[in-house]
Amino acid sequence: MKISRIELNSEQFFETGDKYFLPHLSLDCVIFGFHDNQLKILLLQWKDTFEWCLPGGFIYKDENIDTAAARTLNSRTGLDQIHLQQFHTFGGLDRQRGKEDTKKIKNMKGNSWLLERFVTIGYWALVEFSKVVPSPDELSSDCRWWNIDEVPTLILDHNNILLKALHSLQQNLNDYPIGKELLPVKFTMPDLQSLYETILNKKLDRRNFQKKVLAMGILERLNERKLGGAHKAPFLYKFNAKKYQKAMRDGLRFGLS
Amino acid sequence: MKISRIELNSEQFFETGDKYFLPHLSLDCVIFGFHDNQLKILLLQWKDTFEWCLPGGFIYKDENIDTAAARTLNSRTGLDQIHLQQFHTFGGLDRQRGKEDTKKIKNMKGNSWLLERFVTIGYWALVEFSKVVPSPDELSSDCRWWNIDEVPTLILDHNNILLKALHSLQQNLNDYPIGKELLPVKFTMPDLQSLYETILNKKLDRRNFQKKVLAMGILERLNERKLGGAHKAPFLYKFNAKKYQKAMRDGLRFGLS
DNA sequence: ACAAAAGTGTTAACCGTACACCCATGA
DNA sequence: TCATGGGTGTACGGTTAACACTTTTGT
Repeated sequence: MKISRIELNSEQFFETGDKYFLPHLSLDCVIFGFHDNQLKILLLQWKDTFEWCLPGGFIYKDENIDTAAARTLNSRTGLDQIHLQQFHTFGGLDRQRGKEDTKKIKNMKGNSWLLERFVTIGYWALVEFSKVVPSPDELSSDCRWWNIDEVPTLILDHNNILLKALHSLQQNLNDYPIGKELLPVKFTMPDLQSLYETILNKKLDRRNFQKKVLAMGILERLNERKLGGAHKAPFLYKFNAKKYQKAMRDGLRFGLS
Repeated sequence: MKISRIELNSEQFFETGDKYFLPHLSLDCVIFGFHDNQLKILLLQWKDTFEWCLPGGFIYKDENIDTAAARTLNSRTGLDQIHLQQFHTFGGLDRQRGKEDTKKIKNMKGNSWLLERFVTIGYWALVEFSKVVPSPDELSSDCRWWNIDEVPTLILDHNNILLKALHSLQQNLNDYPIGKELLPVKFTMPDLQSLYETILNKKLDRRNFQKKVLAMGILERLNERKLGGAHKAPFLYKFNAKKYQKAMRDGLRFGLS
């Protein structure tokens, strides 16, 4: 779902963005990926201040907020058709950039709409690490993955937003399956377990995990093993798309946490 | 926590409200009460169109969104210090009143900021029915309780907001205790069970319910029985405030649903 | 051969559910 | 005295959690 919209350069954006976007309202995406047995999130770095922040966006005046979130996610990752989950809206009075930022940020004047107080809608998304092409936006110099436990201090309340997103993801794990979005098509049982362990931040019993996850009936074991690693070659699995979607709709109790 | 704010009459509000409030952004409260073994919510009726809607409010430019929700709740119910739970933010393109409403609504001109598209933040609250003094706002002719299953067609997407709130409340029931907010200080076990049954919309086993709820360790049985009713007089209980708060913080698994 | 990882099955504890009997009260 | 609702305890079954042995593979 691509929607063609006006492209503004940074100066136009700072000065007249509020002609196109809802003022005082933004959205921020916590984009989770999984690689090397590590949970990672995508962060942006501001061009002039070098501060790190969550990839965020604004909402066109005639745009659904979920569509705006999808558009934002798409611009940062190149990905489409990703499940986005709205989890909380943040509206503290501290959600306002200091006027002194003007001095640091090129092209931004002291009366920019961006310096007003903002309420932001938080979304999280699960994406397949290897498919992402991190792309900075007009205002950013860098866009890259960070390990979840090495995230630096972020602007405003973005560290808090991240915490809430992680918590929401952990809650979600109790009621809905996870993995199809974060893992490659073919994966091993230890891969999946490692994913759960990383998100929940706790060790799980290998045998009980396998029993439970197989009982959900959303996995198919392939007649293939993952070769190349040391030690015994584990089977490869893939998700049964239909059953996975049904579980996403109807929920299931995974019983960990 | 009372905050004194400017009071506007309806004409001033329609014309210049956006001087004080964040434009395009509102909040709506689903206020749950419990009475006569029925789950109820508080609804408002518009003065001129006689449409029913959720009690909503706007956010002052220098006001925290949670504070704004508390203020709104307070103006409709007279209550203070109520637990409010933000559950979802609604931002569809249909969230805009038709211009034809101008003709129906006194003092509203076609260029009012209120006719713009709004994103609204949904909150629910649990209140003690008997303590509420329903109070219409400046724009409403009526404010009263409705049984949850007799709610009429509401404006915009308010019926949908209500549905989501109810669902969120039901989910909440699995992880957090409930009752202190909705029941009088002293209540009987059948009272509490009836509350749970009503919210979950299902019958529960009397004996198992009692076992489970006592096992949570947040109740204290009093040396009193509720007299006056027919049949055997049931014991009165009250919540242990400390343990209740701890459970509200840390969560617990109630295991119904 | 050895270490390290992966496949598989059994057992015990716990929790949820179903269910029955006795007691108090007003009609 | 009877109908109705309330107080309490037990027994069964399923789920979860703890746990051990064998197999495979690279070094």
